[in-house]
Amino acid sequence: MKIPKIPEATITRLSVYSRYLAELSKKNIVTISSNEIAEGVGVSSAQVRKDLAYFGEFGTRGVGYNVKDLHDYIVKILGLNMEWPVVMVGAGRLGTALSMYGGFRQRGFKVVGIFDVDPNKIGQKINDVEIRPLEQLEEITKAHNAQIGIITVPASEAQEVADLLVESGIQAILNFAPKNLNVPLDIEIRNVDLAVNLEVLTFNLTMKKPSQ
Amino acid sequence: MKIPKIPEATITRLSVYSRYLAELSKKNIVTISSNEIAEGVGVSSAQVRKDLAYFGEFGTRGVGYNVKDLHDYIVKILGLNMEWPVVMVGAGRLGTALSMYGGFRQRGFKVVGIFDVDPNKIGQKINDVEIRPLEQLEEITKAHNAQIGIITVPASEAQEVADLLVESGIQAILNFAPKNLNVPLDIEIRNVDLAVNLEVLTFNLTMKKPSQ
DNA sequence: TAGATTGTTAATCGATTAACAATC
DNA sequence: TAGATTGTTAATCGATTAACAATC
Repeated sequence: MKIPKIPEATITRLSVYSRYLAELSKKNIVTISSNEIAEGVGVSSAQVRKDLAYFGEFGTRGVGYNVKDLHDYIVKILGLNMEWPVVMVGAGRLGTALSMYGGFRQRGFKVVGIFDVDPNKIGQKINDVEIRPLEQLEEITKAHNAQIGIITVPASEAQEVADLLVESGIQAILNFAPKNLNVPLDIEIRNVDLAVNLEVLTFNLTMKKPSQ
Repeated sequence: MKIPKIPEATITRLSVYSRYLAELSKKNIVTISSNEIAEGVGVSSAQVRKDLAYFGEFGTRGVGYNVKDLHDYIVKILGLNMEWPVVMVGAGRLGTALSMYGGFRQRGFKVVGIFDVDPNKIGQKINDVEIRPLEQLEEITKAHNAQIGIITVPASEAQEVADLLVESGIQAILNFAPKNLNVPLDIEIRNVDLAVNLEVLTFNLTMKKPSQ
């Protein structure tokens, strides 16, 4: 790959652009300028052009971008032109909600296995997917060739689960447990810390108040 | 406020530090160095010291930081030394899961109102909080003096809900709908885009493969 | 005192923005 | 052709890292 070094922020924006373009495509809009994309997603037009320039030339000078073509390019760049099997560990409230979350399926993610330690949950189904004991994690992961695992167990169990996922052959982890996890260098990991997001808000609210 | 300009990344890390310090405090660890904090949360020790330096001098040279004191300082900086009433709009799976999420309550966030348009849901309770129609949003928001609203409705409804939250007097919004929302400049908004996080993973997985 | 670790400055690195030539 | 908008370079801005004097 001759692609230089792509900022992670660029990737997250590409994901946002593609969603926006899908929306426009549904409205049968054919052409769009970087400036219109920028306004639609809340960034600058230079940013849009810069982000796209990492991957090639997708527009026509004087005209703009073809909505459908650009969408397809970005989808391909992100690797979303295929279905991604995902295993979910933790069938609590969050795991259940995420397993059923339409936003994942829409974008090509399919939960192929849900795992929990609670014997009462095992055997129940979420969206036609059976909740299984952790002992079957490796078997199911390999059977479906899943490369992505999602952790929604309590923080105290998260490291152990991460280890199991790695052992099972998972390549990338999305971690919702509020805990820093240690994984081998070749495993991708991203943390979604729900409380942290609220705390950035409270910080800003606290700062804004002249009192305190 | 004479505080210069604090990077948002610093705030998110402070939140992570505070959680880690709470953990250490529970284990009765009294003192810790910037290097140990760094290892515990996965950043550099210079980063830890720099982040803290924005707000004062909390350590002792040659010794380190007092775990409990530093925790209390950070909690205060983030504005978490009080309870924050929160209103939740959208009582679907995600809204329900988040309303019950222990991680929010642990950090001082309390859901004081849950709202939905579905007449079948109205009157039901989630954790003792009744699901109410949107018409009561302003009333409940003002009654509890809630400054924070969480949006978990579908993308198509999110802008309308954001407008209602702003009208109701909300100052900060945590948006889980995959949509860019327009709000007045004085309203804080943060987007948590669940699919985007998975897509950063698929991009990296796709890049790593020599094939494709 | 000797050893350790902070607080802070300066250097580096990386990402965003502005500007404009290229070109449809 | 004239007008519009891309692709790209250079300038700016901001955040991270390295290094070390201060000091417990």
